[in-house]
Amino acid sequence: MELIAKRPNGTKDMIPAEAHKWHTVEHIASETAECFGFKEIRFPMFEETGLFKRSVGDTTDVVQKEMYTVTAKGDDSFTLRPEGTAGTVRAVLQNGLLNDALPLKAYYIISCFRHEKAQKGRLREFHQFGIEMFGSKSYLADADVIALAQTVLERLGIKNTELNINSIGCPQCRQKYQDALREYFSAYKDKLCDTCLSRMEKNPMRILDCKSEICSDIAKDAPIILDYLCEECNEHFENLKENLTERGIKFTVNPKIVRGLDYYTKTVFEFVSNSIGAQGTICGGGRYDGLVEQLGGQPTPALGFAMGIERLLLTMEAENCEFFAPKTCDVYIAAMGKAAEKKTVQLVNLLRDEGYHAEYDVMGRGLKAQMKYADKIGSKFTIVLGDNELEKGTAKLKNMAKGEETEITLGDGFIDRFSDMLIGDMFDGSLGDNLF
RNA sequence: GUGGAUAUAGCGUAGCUGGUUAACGCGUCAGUUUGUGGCACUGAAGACCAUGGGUUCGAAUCCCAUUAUCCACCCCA
Repeated sequence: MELIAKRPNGTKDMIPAEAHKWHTVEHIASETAECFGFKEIRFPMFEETGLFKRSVGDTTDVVQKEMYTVTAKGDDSFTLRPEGTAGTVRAVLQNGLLNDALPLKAYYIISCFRHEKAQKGRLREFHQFGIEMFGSKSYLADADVIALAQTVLERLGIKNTELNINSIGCPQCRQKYQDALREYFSAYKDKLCDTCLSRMEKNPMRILDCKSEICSDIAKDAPIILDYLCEECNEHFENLKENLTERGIKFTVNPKIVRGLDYYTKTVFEFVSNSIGAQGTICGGGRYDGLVEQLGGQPTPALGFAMGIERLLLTMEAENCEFFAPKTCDVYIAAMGKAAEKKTVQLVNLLRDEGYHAEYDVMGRGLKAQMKYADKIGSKFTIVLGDNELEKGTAKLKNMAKGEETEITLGDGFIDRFSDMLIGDMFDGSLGDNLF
């Protein structure tokens, strides 16, 4: 087939047959967030470019080479959001939300945009479920946020994951640590890869994350951030680990995880799936105690995480997790003849007004074909309407699963009689679980 | 951005040592007598064999380029 336009590189279409999968993730994620006291926030898909530069960080890959930046007619430069935290913080500040009772807890389901080379689990337009919490500096907040992420994954049925945590300290301890790293790595200047060499000055911590064999070999014996934490950061991390253990949340301390966004402080963590290949990070997050102040607010500790919805779906499919059953038709009205047509529309309207999922033939098909279609769409009941029935003022109501047919009187009180019959059938145990 | 692989009807595949109307399964549609689905049988529609060039008497089959997808690097959700 020759199309005049193709889907842009790195984007996906969500087709109706798969809608229930997205609904499963979105519903479970938002319901779980609500359980933990989070409320939904929505904010623009694009922001002033400077917002991302200042929050995500000028030196990060995301800002340097992955942003979709557009200039409108005026002078302002706007950027399609590459992540959700910056926009959330901006919206929180602009609406003065931190003046209300703290902690402030918000969640979102959004699309994000990054100009990367597409591959499995890495898209140019992707979707995130994320949460942010403002106001608490306690390790309890960290633990609660991690527990929320864990609960969402559990409720989705995802099993094959590992939780990695680390602390990258506050700006003070990080400064000391980075100096130590530079000193250590400078001894290997001639062996490190080019990217790592350029990382030396700007962000030596990223060298720890390098996948090249040589670099990671050298990094094995590099100083560890945890040895450089100040008293406060160390205590925070110790308390967090203890609390997670008390909650029964299994984790691995991985001194090498360094989130690639500049705003993180102290706790960072990620859930990695072993089921979907190289792009296995299905949830990443941490604390960003300095960001609110950096964007012009009062100093306010904060933290959050984001999950990649496409990656969650990949994982669920790989692990054969259960999705919500797709909604199916409650009753299909199969009609024959012009006279029945009017009555059919009347009945369908009645049924739909009552909230039933009711359908009828708009294809001009014969009775047999209509029945076939009714079966195809999984209709629980069919109503057959023809001249015979119209004369008598009745219709045939057929339970598709059982194949049984009964007569139902049309006219006043039809809906009540119809509902009664459904309930009767439900007690017979013949109906599925998503009747209403 | 860098490597490697792949690209045939809506989907999944066969055909690929070049040669008549490109095959199969699923799906779609229609029939298998009177007004009733699931099973079975029969038939039909649907592909300029990713796109653009080239080699050749002749290419889905060989060559080149482009694009997309997949895998890895990188990065991250």
